[in-house]
Amino acid sequence: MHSSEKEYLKHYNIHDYEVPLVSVDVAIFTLLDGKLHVLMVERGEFPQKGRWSLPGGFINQKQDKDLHATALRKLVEKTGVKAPHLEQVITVGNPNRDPRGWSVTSLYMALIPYAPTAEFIDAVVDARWWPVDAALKQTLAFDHADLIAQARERLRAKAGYTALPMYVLNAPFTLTQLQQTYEELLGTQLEKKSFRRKFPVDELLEEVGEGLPESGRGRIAALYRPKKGGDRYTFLRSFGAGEEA
Amino acid sequence: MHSSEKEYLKHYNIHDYEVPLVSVDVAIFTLLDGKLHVLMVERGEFPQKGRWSLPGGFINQKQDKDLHATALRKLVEKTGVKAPHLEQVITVGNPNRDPRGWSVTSLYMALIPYAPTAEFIDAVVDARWWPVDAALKQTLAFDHADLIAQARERLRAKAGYTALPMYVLNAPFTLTQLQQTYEELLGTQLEKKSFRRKFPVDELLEEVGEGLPESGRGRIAALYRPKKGGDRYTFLRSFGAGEEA
DNA sequence: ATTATTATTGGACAAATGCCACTTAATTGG
DNA sequence: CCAATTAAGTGGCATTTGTCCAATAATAAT
Repeated sequence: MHSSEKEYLKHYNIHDYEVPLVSVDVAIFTLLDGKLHVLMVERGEFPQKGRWSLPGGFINQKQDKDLHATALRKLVEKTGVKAPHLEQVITVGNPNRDPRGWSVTSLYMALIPYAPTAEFIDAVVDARWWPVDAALKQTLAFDHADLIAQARERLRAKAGYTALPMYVLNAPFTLTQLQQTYEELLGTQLEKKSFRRKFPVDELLEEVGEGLPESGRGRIAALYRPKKGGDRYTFLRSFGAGEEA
Repeated sequence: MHSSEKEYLKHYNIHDYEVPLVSVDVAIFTLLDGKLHVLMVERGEFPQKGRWSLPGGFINQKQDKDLHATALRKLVEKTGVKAPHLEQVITVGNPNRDPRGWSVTSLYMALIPYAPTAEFIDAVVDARWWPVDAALKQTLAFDHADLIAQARERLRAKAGYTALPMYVLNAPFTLTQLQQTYEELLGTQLEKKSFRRKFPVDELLEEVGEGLPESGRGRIAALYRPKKGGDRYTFLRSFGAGEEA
């Protein structure tokens, strides 16, 4: 066919082939009023105009140095800030999920405290925080209900053996707030002493003074913020249930 | 722009847009002579003709009902059998990994015992089992060395808290063989009693008689094979090291 | 029979976890 | 100022789980 790689590449044209649509979607989670919320945008264009969807879009071949950069760009466009944690969850592809044809999307999950995003989202962007449960009850664009459920499940699983839940809290926070966040994400109650013994405070948190509990009553609590790089830490023993990943 | 979704879709043509190349690659692992091996194929076409690569290719929009099916098709083409475990590891994309341009690949990992694949691979396919260490020392096609390293790392990590290592063994196997497999994948030695207490034999294995150890000497050992669905099980406590996922 | 080899189990000790009550330090309301 | 109330943080012990090493069981080779 071709005599050399150079020769081959000269004649190669991607539009000679059947190619799928490729997109990136980001499930951006935060904790608001003690409940997990996800950021959604209302679609302004076809297809699925008018339905709520995850922030997402296409690779910009000029701007994005890799797929992760595409996800990061979408995140910053919608929240105004870089989340302390952004990871890929799964890539799904099939002919039915988008009416334009065979399509593939890489789903990312970002964790971010509510406070730094609030003003930007109110003032600048057509986006809104939805409680995850409420979002899943809507009729969402494409297969985004599935995608949210998968990201939610990844977060639940990782809450069992990582410190990721600290990244949805506004710093500084108390250990009690951190425990409540774990309980919300895991869906189970945890025992106070066990939680404090197991969570590696010295490794992962920095103490930044003291403050009163939310109610304004009771003993003052130590306040913490996450140390750098804590998203790479995994516990030897997991919280809560086991089995059935 | 368009008055309805139907109208919009009538004029939509994917080839009006800049699209990346999309492929699927599969790192198929087995255990051979006590060492982890990965299945590689020598590329017969441009680009990267002549170099060793992971089995992989493009989505067949007629045949493949989803992305997972594409990976499964590649797996069966190369090994002749469906592996008892196939999972997506990561999707990478950037403009440099393929000389044809911006490209995205979904990397899958499959685990399979050596025996059922051996005859098919020898007789039918241009593929060869490489020890993982040796494969990584070659100059491989594209970024496949990176991909293998990432799949290898996922397998190492999951060996810590799942029963996946059992899927690279030819059944029936002994508990000692299973322990040695964990040791090979984790890269650490395990204590015999601890291993046997921690591995949930009753839940995940079926006893299928007895047999002599490999050396033909010593006490006969109980033989086991994996029960169905064991790839979804996760341990509450992990083996070996912790920290630094 | 005796020795070598491998599988499997026992048992002592150490570490982690669950449970619940106690102490500490703040606010609130008399 | 003084209880009562609220929430943070700690003590202590029983239970569970893990580690280490040694004993016992079952086979082949000599």
